[in-house]
Amino acid sequence: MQFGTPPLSPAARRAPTFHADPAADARQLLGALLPPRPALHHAHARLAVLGLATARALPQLLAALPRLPLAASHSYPLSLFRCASCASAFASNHLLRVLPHPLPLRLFPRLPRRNPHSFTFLLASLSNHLDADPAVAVSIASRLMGAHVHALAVKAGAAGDLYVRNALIHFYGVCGDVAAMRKVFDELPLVRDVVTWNAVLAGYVRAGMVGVAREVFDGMPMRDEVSWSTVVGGYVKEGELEVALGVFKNMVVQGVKANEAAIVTALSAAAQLGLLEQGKFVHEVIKRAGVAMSMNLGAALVDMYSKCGSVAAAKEVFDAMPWRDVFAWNSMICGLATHGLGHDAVQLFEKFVSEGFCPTNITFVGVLNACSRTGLVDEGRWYFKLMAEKYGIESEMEHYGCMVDLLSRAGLVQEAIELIEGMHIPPDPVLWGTVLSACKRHGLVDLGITVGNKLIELDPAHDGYYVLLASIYAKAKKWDEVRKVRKLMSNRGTSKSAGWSLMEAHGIVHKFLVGDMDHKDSVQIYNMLCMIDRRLAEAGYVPDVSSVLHDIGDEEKVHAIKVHSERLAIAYGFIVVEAGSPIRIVKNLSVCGDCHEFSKMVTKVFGREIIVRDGSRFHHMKDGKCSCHDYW
DNA sequence: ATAGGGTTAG
Repeated sequence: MQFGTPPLSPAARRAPTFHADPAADARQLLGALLPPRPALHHAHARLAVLGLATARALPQLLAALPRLPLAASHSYPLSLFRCASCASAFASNHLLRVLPHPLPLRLFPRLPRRNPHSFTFLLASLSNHLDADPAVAVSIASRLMGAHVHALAVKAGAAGDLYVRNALIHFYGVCGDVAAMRKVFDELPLVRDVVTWNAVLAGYVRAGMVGVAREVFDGMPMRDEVSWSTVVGGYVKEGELEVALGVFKNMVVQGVKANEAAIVTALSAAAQLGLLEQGKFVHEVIKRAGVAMSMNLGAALVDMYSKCGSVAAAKEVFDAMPWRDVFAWNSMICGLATHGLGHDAVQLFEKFVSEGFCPTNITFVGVLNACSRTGLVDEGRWYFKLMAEKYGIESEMEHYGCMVDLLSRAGLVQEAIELIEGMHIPPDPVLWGTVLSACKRHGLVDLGITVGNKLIELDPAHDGYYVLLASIYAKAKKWDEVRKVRKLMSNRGTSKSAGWSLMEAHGIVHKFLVGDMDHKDSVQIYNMLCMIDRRLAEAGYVPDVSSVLHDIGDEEKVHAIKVHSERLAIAYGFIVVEAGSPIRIVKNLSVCGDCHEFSKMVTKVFGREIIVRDGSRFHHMKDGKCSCHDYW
């Protein structure tokens, strides 16, 4: 595997110090960028080719500035700003783009030399600024500024320039102002090229109007690979993952060379769906089309394989990457954690830190998840502290979620409650839900009743809380209360989101609902399920119906549980997945307790492997055991 | 000599 994008050398990773003399700066910067490795990053290569002829290199240097680690360079742009009065049009245009806001707008009217290019640089700067910072104040100010720049361009007679128009369309798209964007687009129908069309496409996608984007795409007089990848990205953004993959396949079939963006996006779609065959197809496209492997692609592949249940393939890709960025490390660490390989995840985190990388909030989601899933209580507490104290990362809801889970699971329910009550943001009810299920597990009846009633008040539509509370009452043999909770639940008319299970077979995705009879092979599936049930009963399996709360008899409960979507998928797996291969299932909800037992038993009795991805983790089941250690 | 569109981790 070839990876074509090496990172900066260690020398360049340290922020350079800058002098007032741009010539000296250029030499120093180029020195820092010169190759530890034969291949250089694109921008750096351009710099190196231009050599040390500073006068010529300066604009390129400026162009490369935003991509370089210039933490210590606050005064540098200002010193450039002061020299701008004598800058050439060429250099000052670059200045417009690289200076931090609000310098470009202050600089623009004072520049002695401007040309139509200047407007595009200025607009690009505004768009970047707006894109990078979603704050309302920034947004309003930038929009006003953009409209002002638009007016200036009209006055200067530059508004008909193709590049200026494209930059304007992009700008209004970033603002989310599709009406203004459309107006610029419609004004001069003859001054358009593929970039114009792509900018409009992207504007609609950004505004969440993927349907309109699709109409534009279908009617475009010209398309290139960016048009395709924008549409694929649009569908992924809207959660229409199957459609996104369909468009991607169409692109490949039509012979359009898939670019990195399209592939990364398609991999993300496959990852979110959890469909390994789809993901492998995208990987094949990479290999067949000879797309150069990059850090982005590597990271996306690692993520895809982890989320599609093949942590081994993820590791293989990760290990083959000669250079990795934070994305790649985070994907791998989080992947190990969701697969229950907590020790490996923590070990990898330590390696990551020892190689000089700086963890992000996502890294800690992975690490804390790893600790919680593996029961590493002390380590979890320690990393939680480390995150804030050493790295200055503020805890987000996900971090609290991991910690509450970690503590509750270990029986430290009181500590979990203290953590929730001390939070600096309003806690998500889900955190209390974690505490509630811990109360059930650890038999804390009184606390469970308090928390359960509070939760039902907070979120009356969530049926899981009623189920938990009722089972806590049941555990305490308070049958009157159990009945009351049931009644409350049916009166409130809680809506449980419908559970489904997906199964892939030879490129076709099969979706099952509870008691589903719609599948074309339904008869065979139910026959298979009967056979499995018989064999499991012989092996001593007894259904546990405690998770069924409907007011029905036990016999009916057993029946209800027997046709859970997951079991239908397993039965179908017996029919279509060749022996020796694991049966892979993707679920939207958590596995119910009895299905979990049932599935484990299947792996033991029939000697098959089952891999289930539920809402938040993987269950690797083999020989009657599960990687989650029966806690989820 | 300069310019414009698309990109992923919880």
